[in-house]
Amino acid sequence: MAAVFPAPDHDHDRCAADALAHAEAVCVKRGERLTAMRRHVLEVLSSSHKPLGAYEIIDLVAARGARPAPITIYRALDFLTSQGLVHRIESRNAFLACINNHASGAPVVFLICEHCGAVGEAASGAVADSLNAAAKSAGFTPKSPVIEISGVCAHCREA
Amino acid sequence: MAAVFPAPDHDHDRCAADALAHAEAVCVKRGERLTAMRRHVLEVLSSSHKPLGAYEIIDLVAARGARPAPITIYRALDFLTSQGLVHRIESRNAFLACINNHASGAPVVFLICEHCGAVGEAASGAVADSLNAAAKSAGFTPKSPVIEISGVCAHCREA
DNA sequence: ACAGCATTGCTGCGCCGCAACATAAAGGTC
DNA sequence: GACCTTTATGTTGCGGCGCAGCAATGCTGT
Repeated sequence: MAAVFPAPDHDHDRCAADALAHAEAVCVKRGERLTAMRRHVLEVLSSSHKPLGAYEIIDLVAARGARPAPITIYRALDFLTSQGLVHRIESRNAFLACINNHASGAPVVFLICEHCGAVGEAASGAVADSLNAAAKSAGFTPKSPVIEISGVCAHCREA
Repeated sequence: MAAVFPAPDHDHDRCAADALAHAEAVCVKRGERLTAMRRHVLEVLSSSHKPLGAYEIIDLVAARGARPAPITIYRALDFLTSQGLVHRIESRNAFLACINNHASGAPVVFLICEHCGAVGEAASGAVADSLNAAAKSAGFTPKSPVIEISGVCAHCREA
């Protein structure tokens, strides 16, 4: 599995550029429109490896021009999440740009550092298999698993 | 593992009585106080196998007497969750009485039926193992895993 | 009885999330 | 280009969620 916990001092701008390029390609392929507002929201999220609340996003988008209403941000977020470009962190009421090109549909494990707030994405076939087995033995037909784990990341553990 | 998806027509009062007895025993053993307010909240939650929002709980508690303020309910919920008697369903902003006597600390998998709203609790050592392995390979020290799966329960699937 | 602690009540507030409607922009058709 | 359809954005408004800060009350042990 690919564990993604980027170093605290890496180049965020580079991340954002990569994420935007990827988003562009995805939207072109699917015939979806990556509008200015959607791009702004994705840029803001990609420039941070911490999950951002909708109202934090509003503030950051407002720093570059007009202040969008909450609903505008939520609609952009709905689009981005539906395209798999952004994840929602349920336990934080916050959103996070998806960095991995993990296979769509595969369950993602979010590793949330309680100290620095960074969130890593992990994907594990073993987790998926054990979850499906557990659900099946309960007669349950699973759709979308949400897995969020609080803890301490490697960088903070050293400090 | 013990999958718990009670039949839709089972005896809720019985569940509630069992849950209350268990809570009483737990609190006596730990020297904690199961006050009237905390008991009321737990009764309300135990009488439903669907997760309830804080404001739904307020309404249900108010039906038996004075209407508590939101903060009062949240404090009771904080207590009950800290004692492992109630779980919080992050993806729903709602709370659920814990039915299983599952080992404290063990990760619980919530199976949330999109059709009837019922929530089953499952506990699986395999899931725990695979999650710990995934976290460890990312250099992550896990604390409290949150696992919530949407889908369709066995009862609704038949219908 | 008294001091110390836990619990509850009260006031107030900020964030989250979206419905309903109106407006503007992009794309397709003739 | 003129027109229409579809999609996205702006505006207004509202309700639920969650808790801080302080005051009052109740319980516990000596």
